[in-house]
Amino acid sequence: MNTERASGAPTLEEVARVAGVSLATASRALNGSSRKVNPEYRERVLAAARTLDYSPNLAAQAVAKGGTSTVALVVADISDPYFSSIASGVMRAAEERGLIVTIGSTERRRARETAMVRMFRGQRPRSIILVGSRWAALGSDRELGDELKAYEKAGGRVTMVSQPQLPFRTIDIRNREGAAALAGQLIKHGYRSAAILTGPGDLNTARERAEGFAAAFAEHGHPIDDRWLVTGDFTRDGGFLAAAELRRRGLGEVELIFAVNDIMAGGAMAYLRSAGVRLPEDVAVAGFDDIYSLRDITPALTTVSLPLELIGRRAIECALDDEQNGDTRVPIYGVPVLRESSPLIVRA
Amino acid sequence: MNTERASGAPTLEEVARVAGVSLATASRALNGSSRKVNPEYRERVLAAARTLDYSPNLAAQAVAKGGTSTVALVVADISDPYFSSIASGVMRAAEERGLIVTIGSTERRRARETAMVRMFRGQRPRSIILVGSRWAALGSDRELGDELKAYEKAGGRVTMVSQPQLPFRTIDIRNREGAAALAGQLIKHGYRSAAILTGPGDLNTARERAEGFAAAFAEHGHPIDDRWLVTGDFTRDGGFLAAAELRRRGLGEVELIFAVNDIMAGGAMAYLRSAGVRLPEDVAVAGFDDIYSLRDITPALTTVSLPLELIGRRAIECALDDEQNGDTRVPIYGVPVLRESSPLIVRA
DNA sequence: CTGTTAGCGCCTTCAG
DNA sequence: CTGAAGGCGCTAACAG
Repeated sequence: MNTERASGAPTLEEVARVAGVSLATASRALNGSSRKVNPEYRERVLAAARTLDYSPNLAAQAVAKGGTSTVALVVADISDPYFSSIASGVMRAAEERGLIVTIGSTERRRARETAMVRMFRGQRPRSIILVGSRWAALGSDRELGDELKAYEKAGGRVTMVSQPQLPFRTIDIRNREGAAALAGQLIKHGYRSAAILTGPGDLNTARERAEGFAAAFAEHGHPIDDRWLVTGDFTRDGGFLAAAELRRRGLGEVELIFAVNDIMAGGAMAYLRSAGVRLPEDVAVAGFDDIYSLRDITPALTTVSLPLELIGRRAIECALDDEQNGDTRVPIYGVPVLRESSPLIVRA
Repeated sequence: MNTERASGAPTLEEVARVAGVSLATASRALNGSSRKVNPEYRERVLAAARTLDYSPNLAAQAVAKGGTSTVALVVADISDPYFSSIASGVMRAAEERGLIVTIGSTERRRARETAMVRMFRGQRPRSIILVGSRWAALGSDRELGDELKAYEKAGGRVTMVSQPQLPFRTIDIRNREGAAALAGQLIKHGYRSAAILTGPGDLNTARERAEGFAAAFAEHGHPIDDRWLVTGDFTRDGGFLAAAELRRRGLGEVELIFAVNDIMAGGAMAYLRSAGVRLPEDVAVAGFDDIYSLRDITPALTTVSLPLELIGRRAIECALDDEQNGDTRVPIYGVPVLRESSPLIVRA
């Protein structure tokens, strides 16, 4: 007759007992789809649940019904505003659907990505969403792809936000087009010579943006010499150092510096300023992403605006709502936004 | 003799069958603590698991052993760098211990906080970590407290990062002391009159910072008139608008503007600049938090530096490692960092 | 509608 | 060291 439990949460069975009904009835009253249970009983069950502070064991439910309402999200670095904004979108959309989101951050290390997927697979999430640039090296995605395929074979849905290199639904951020569009605008504003601060060569996002930008300049008759192409980390400090290297190479003729993301642009601006370069008088600067918390740097940064939150929403929509085949591509186009960091050039 | 499954992941039983051993043996080989199983069998099981792409069902494990290795994290807004930095610390520390982190964002709405805890309770996480300012209104924490108490009674561990208002372990960010220390430094630098841009009056973090700052100025003989105390949202736009309001009140005599967080300070600076106010020549500015992505705004922002990532680590350490009673307080002190936005004042 | 009875996938005594 | 059996908390047919 001992109703107490040394520890551990109260179970449905206890609730049923206290309410004086069967386990099944309690279950139906608490979760089972809509009104199919006597109002009186229902009330008694609810009351019992309340006094016992009952909370349904989601894990048990998952086992019983053979499925969860969880979504796993894998990002490269949650403290980076780019990823946290996307994560925000994912979480909002998920919550609207009553889904729980579990997040993992790979710290930008390739191996962790696969390991993380493996671990998350055990959760049997409805969907695994992977956001972050792919790497160029052929076959480097092999392991990850296998893991993901296994997950899909078991009924899971994979969604990626990156380059469509793997055979899964992917939110395809058109970096090349965005960078080209930005370059086009800049050229219209009078720019003829530009330098590019790019990320690690095997990081596709960095490469695509750099190439798209360079191609557009070349097409308009202003090819960018390799000398003006500097590589650095995809981070703030990477931008800082790359700017330093660029200056070392001499940036006398450079009218504009395009950093492949806003954070790098910010770092570059910090370096330039510290080196006595006036912005934007001596040289213009542009970035990519349109990160919200960088909106107030001075001069206001010209960039390619990406609907980060929306991308997050799309990711879960894409993963859940459709009957799309596993190879859907949802393109996302960025919009160039010219601000004070790249003033109109008036030539004599 | 059908080994296929229409869908759904392979189970331990299938692995066992393929390996030609019992369920128990397979279980032990795959998870059971250390070597207690014949190497040959173990190999066979591992091989079977591999060819089947087996992934242990965490939910089932949780039900069977009556516990999970999950940690739930509730933040006010994951896209805010303040929270995402703390989240980053939590996740790093969690991963080191093989824990899975599930995150929820309340969108800064009080009611969602309680709802979220209720939902997370069902996951039976080892710990629930709540990060975000408490509200002042007496009894407003009642519901949340009840929910949390119920969770604790069932064996869970609650950790808060906020004001120690509730009877749970809490990482106590000493806002008052931090703001006072900043004020002290500023006074040493020659500042005598300051204005404060604060957040909603019932948001304790905002209130504590404003009060700590004001108190320090008053103690040094430079009380801050209510006229120089402007309230706004705890966001970038809040800072922008508050700065506008402040200017409307006339900021002729104000030497320094203290915004209760960096984001607001950034917004304020944007407004001031747009209004033709020179920074820091016409007025100095200071913030609080030392947000990384704001490090490159101009002029470099004076602020109180908080070890955000570390706070995240502490939170999970505090929640997991100790035998502390449920009422531990871990104080965290911020360090004032004076930068270009608040130059030394030399008086005639 | 309600209660009874099987499982869900896995762990864990408990004999062998 | 191995296998059989019971149980974790809950849901889902199935009969009443």
